Order: sequence, then structure tokens, then C-alpha cells
Amino acid sequence: MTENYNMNEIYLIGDLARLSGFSIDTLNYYLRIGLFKPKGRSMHNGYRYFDNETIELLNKIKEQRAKHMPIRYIKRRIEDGIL
Amino acid sequence: MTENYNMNEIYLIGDLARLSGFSIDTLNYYLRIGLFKPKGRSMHNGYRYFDNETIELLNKIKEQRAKHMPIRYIKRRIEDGIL
DNA sequence: GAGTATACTCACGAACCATTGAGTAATAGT
DNA sequence: ACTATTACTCAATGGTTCGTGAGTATACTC
Repeated sequence: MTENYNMNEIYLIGDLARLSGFSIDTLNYYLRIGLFKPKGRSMHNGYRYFDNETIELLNKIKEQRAKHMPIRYIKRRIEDGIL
Repeated sequence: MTENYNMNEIYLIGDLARLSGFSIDTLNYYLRIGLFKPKGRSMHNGYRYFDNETIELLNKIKEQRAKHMPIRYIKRRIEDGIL
């Protein structure tokens, strides 16, 4: 139950961009600095999978960024489970 | 519980090809004729998702094809839930 | 034996993805 | 004022995916 996801909730980075409002470049940047992470990855081509948890997290990040919260603080909060 | 899958069990067509031994062309052909179907699809780019059930089905198809069972019969058996 | 059907196989264009390095505007620090 | 950092943004390369149409070798049908 803890690690299961519905098939309708799988996203690639393009889906993420559309759903979150962030640009693909921004998402790639966030991934590069480890602000959030893929939930899985294709072993064949390296494509990264995301899910609804990612969407929720991105929404929270978006809120914080709207308040000009620095990314390093956001990252810390995520790592501490506060966000 | 019925429609849930683990993130580690998501495949794109390239993964399917590697895991099943069928070529991507063959898999695309099978998809074209409806021998098997994607479990999901990216709304952004149309990429098709598959899972372990697909792998199992493809293994069964492979067995049948090794015995020269015609595809239309295999398809029927799948539709009838026999295979 | 000729024609048809089967089961792939190939080729194409357009869009997408990963990774990386480099560029930039705005802000913060000294 | 000058420098450095932040948070992107852009560009380039190379591989992947989709959809479709067309080609082909083998098997089947008449």
C-alpha cells in the first residue's frame, strides 16, 4: 500500500511541466540540484518517472517560490519533512 | 488494490522489447492490431506505459508463437481470458 | 501455380527526453 | 562599486517514442 501508485498517475517531465506550470528547464534545474527526485526510471532509455506526490510537492515549491523563499531553505524543509 | 502498480514496474516500449525479446517493430505491430494494449499513456506526448502484467502476457504470447500458433487465435484466447 | 493473407520489418518526420556546459539577470555580500 | 551567488535559461548532442505507410518473405488457399 505504501509504495503503490495508479497507472493514471505516471508522468514524464513534460507532463510535470504542464501540470505544475514550471518550465522543463526549471524542472531539470531542480532535478539537477536535487530539489526533488524521480520516483523511477526506465532502464532502457533513462526516462524519469514521476507521480502525483511529485505534483503535490511541486505545488508546494511553487507557493514557497512565490514568496521568494530561497531554494536552499525549501530544500532543507523538504529533507526535514516539514514541507 | 486492483489497479495499483509499483513504480518499479513501469515500462515504455523499449523496456518491453528488452524484457520480452520481441523487437520494438514487432511490439508496435502487436499494438497496432490490438494483441495487447498499453496500461496508460502520457497525456503530454502520447507515450504508452506498460507494466509487469504486460510482460507476463508477452511471455505467454511468445510461447504460443514459438508453437506457430496464429496470432488471431492467440488474440481470441486473450480476449476470452483463457490466456 | 497464382493470388491472397500473415507476420512481421523498414523507413520517415515530428516531437520528446537526458545530460551537460555555458550564459544571464537579479540579488546579496563585502 | 565590485564580486559572488542564485535561479534560472539557452543551446547542442544523441537517443527514444509515436503514427503511418509501404515493403517483404513465408504460408495458405483456390
